Amino acid sequence: MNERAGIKDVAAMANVSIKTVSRVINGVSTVEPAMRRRVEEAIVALNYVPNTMARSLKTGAGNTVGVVVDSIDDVFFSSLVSAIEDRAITLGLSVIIGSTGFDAGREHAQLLNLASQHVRGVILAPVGNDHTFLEPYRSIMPVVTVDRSVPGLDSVTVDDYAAARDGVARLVARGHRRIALIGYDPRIQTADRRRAAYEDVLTENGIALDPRFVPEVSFESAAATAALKDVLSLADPPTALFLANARHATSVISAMHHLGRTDLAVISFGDFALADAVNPAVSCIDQDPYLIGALAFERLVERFGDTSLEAVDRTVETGFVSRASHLISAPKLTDVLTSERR
Amino acid sequence: MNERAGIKDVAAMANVSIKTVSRVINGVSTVEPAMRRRVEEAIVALNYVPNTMARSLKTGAGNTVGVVVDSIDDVFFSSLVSAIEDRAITLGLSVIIGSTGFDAGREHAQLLNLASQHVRGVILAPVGNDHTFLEPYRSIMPVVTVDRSVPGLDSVTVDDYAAARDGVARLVARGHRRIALIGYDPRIQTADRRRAAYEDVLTENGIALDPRFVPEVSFESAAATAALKDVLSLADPPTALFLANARHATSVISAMHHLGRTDLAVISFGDFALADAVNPAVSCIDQDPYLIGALAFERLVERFGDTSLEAVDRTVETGFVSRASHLISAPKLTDVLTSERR
DNA sequence: ATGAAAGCGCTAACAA
DNA sequence: TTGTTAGCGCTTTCAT
Repeated sequence: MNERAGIKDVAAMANVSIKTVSRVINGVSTVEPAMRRRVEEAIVALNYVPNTMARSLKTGAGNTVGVVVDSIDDVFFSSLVSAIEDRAITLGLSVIIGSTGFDAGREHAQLLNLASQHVRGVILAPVGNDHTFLEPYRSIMPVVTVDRSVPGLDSVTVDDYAAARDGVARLVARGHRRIALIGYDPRIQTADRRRAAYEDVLTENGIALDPRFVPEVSFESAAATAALKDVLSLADPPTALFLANARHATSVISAMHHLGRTDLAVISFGDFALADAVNPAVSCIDQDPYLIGALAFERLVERFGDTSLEAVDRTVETGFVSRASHLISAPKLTDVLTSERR
Repeated sequence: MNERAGIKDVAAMANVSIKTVSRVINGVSTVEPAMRRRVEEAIVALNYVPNTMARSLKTGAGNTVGVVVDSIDDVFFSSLVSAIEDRAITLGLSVIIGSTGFDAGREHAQLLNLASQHVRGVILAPVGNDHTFLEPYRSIMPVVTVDRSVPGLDSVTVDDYAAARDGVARLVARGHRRIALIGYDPRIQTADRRRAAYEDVLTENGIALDPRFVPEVSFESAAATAALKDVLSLADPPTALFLANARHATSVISAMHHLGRTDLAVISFGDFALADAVNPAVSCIDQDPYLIGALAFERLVERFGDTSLEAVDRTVETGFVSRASHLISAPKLTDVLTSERR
């Protein structure tokens, strides 16, 4: 019982041709019940499992989809992947995952690997900015991007610019003029869009941009906390924080807690667990990663049917989860004077 | 440019035999530099990508591993999967993920699917309690379990019983006698072990067990908060909470926050983001899912080499992250009387 | 150092 | 309704 049984072992045992076995395992109805039973018994007796690879080789159609994201260990993406897997299984598709670690080279390698696996399609959170190498595979391995977009490819994103504008504007409305943007990573497209929104809102409100308020931050959580401390130790520190993504938000919130800084207004781009249970409760721009994943998968499946569709950029609505942290007003000049006078 | 180029297209273009192409793409050194160059040029020109499935079909060895967990959207497992993927990529292996949703039937289906994909091996967080169906595939598709164990299979787990004992004992040491266990799910092996530890510690301390303090909870977060509310509305409510897993812990902590219950002692089995930033900061039994994943993968790879190894159960150390929540003492009888007298 | 031919497990014509 | 044959893209003898 050491070698795996193949279709011909089953055929031999059941005394039928391999084609009949093939019919049985593929649920073709035109098989005599008696034969079908013999085959089924042999399958059980031999622990036969069809070889998907051989099947795909013959039919040309793989039965896997690939998902490539920054990191699987990220609440945003794990939820997104979850949505994809839930749906894939209903279609009998397997999900191959790969992470980029924000490395364009690794992204490229992952994509090539998926191509070599003959995946039916891939859902990708792109990092690199040159995806022309995908061109030749387009018709054979459709790609829909999530969270970020690539010209010519389908995408499912949120309106980062609009949502970030809204968030920053709320801070400005509370009188804040020194607002820091924590979590800016130039490698990520969304970061640029959120930054642009931040800068535009400030400028429109006659607030001078201060590059020290937009520290560049890599993906490790330590980087965000370091950036926070730098910014807070400035001579003119910010009175409000716009957190550019949920991944960094938790570490920043944690650091603020330890610093005892409950006086800073905060808005996070992306909701996260316990945002409602810290003090003050963190107001968030809410994106729905599960929905994004679901829509991306849906689109991918559409492409299976028709490979020559126009690329469409789908935008998912964001919400604003109003809690307490964005309601903190900027200290008024009079307050400052008053407190100094005492 | 619509059909994918195959090895023979490359061979034709380079004017060599397909075997030579095969040698080039497999890095066999005995190829004339001139030929090699011709082949490489053709590969680029044709956007040739080797077909892994055809290769695996021939060689018999797949190049994927499977990972099956409760849910990908769970901090514990997403971290674990992350570790596996990080290592798999260094060996040129792809990772296929599947979730069980705590459903033994779905687990079985996932495993069979992986068998049909000819994965090299699988890492599994088992849900069902009958895994005998894996027997025939053992030699061909080794399985190492994580978090939970199955007799006869390798496993990487923590000592749930010991760690939970330690946690509950800390609560008892603070004078608590009414301790609830929130997050008990009879379908999960670890839950039973943690419950046993909880019951043993209580019994050893002469504390009567109260089944109402151990509500059964399904995996949705709403279930945990409902259980919490039930327990707190008892005539003799608990003064301390032992949270059986990190997944439920965040929702329970969140609910406690909204209830304003900062008076309850709490220990969570499993650390989680912002545990240090809520009030009181939550003390946790810390397991290292990334390490568990890494060790499981390591073991799986050992099995690739020697399929007939003895099954070994590897235990990973847990730590205790001492924060504030477990230090809360049980209200003393005198305190109660005093407050009543006022 | 290179190539021709066989065959991995399966499905898709085509026959019977 | 059932069986025979060819061949998917690749690697692997075995020649050359």
